[in-house]
Amino acid sequence: MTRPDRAWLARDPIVVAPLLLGATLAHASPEGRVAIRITEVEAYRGADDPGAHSFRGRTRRNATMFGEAGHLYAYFTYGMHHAINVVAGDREGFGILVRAGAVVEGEPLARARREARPRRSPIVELARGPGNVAQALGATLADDGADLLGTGPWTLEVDDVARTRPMPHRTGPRVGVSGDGGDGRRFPWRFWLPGEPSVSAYRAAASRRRRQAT
DNA sequence: CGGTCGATAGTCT
DNA sequence: GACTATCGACCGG
Repeated sequence: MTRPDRAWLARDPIVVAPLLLGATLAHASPEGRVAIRITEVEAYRGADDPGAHSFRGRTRRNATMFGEAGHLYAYFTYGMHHAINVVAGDREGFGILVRAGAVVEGEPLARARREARPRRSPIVELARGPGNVAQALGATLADDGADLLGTGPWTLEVDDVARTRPMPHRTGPRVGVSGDGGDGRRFPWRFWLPGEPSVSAYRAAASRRRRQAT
């Protein structure tokens, strides 16, 4: 495992995203260190991608996506969840959402973070789904903009073979994204490792009808 | 299984 | 004021 250089990340996310499968993403904090082996990602392509936060241009929230590759874009959504992207791409506004991972270090801390939040069912997978990935790693808005390739608390390491050849993986439509082509077409920009229990189940975007009732 | 729904607040029009 | 790159519970088959 070695840390990638910035140029390696500064390419089309459709190419880089599958190469991040199997990579190790880690965060060290005063509480301790947690690392995950990435098992599921999604590519987002800015102005070319109606499903991307950055599709309509730069705003306060998505500013990090318009900066240098190799930084962390962290955001807060649905009033309760954080999620993290690796800024990666040859153009502004491009990035890769980290949707799931297997906790390979700091499992007790990751579990403690999950248990700090009220729940009514046993925890099976600690980093299944983007909200849970952020929580396991302890990512918040304070981590937005953090450099993954520097000397700070965040590190990214890629397997030497996987640097050029992605691990055997599957491809499909992104979760919770409805925009895409607008013609019903869905971009197959979700990538995952088959047989991994941490990979989240596919869900279509929430329908609008639901909210109109009553 | 699959479909549906509530929680809950930041973001953007 | 509507929507959201979600999660987990619940309900029907």
